[in-house]
Amino acid sequence: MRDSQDFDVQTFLPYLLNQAAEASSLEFQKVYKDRYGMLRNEWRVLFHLGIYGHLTASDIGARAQMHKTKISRAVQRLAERRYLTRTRDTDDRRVEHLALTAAGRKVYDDLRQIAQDYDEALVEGLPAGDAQRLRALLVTLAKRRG
Amino acid sequence: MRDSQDFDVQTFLPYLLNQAAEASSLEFQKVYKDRYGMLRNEWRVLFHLGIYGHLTASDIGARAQMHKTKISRAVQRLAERRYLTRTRDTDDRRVEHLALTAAGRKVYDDLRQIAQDYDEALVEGLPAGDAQRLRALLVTLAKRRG
DNA sequence: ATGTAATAGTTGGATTTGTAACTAACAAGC
DNA sequence: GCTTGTTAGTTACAAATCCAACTATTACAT
Repeated sequence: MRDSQDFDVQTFLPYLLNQAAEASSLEFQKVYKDRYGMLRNEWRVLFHLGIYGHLTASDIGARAQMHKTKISRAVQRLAERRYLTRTRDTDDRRVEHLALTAAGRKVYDDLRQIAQDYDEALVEGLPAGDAQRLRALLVTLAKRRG
Repeated sequence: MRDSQDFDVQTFLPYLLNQAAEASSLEFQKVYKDRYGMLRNEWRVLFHLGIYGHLTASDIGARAQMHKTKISRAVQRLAERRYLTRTRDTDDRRVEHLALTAAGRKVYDDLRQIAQDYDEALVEGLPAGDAQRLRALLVTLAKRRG
């Protein structure tokens, strides 16, 4: 057995990633929560629609790696607030096309601006030039199917 | 307003960190969950005790950035399984000293071994030499109080 | 010593999430 | 046409989490 002294939970990647993710999410979470009463899954859906235009729930699930129940509930709440519209596909009536309303787009624009600024602020806290490398590594880790 | 084309949620650090954290936690979660019926907060407490010896709930909270209610409940469940003992401090009777039992240490040793192997496997999936840089960046991000 | 504040940890209730089962619609083979 | 399987999305119930209030104990000031 390897020497247990080699191991510190503080350097264990899944742990460290969670700590970093949680800490770096707090400030942004505060905005979408306090300002719009939104949950994490809701801003994710909102952003996907804001960026990619109209999508189905399945599209979002594939892109965001979100389970369909999360999406279903997020979509429900966003629809209640009139941030998005749901339109049945005429060819395949199981499918629903989602799109932001004007109100939804306003919220998205506001939050996107804040996210952009916040991302910049996070990057500024890192050694110069490391951000792109970091993003590439995170993408690699996120892709891993475990 | 900045060009909205500059922004993609897939590169937004809090989002990317969450994706990486979630993906990289899955495999390890499967082990502590399936093999020992443990929850995330429970292995965290277990590991802190395994690594740092006996601690109080507050110590763990400070080190792991965990809220005291999470710790309280994790400690309860670990105590029920006889993985740890709780001992009242004689000087300050609010304080409880936590320590692993022999059974708890066995579980910890098993999981620690798996965590070590898994961490190595994760690192092997990254470009050579990038792991230490990544850990340093994650520590920086985790320290950020936001 | 006594009132006030701080700290360690627990508990209760509402909110959120996870898991599995479900409905509805389409597809493909026979 | 029918059966079987697949896919889109929803719902129900259990489990986990969050937040605020709570008990118990200690600390500190007057």
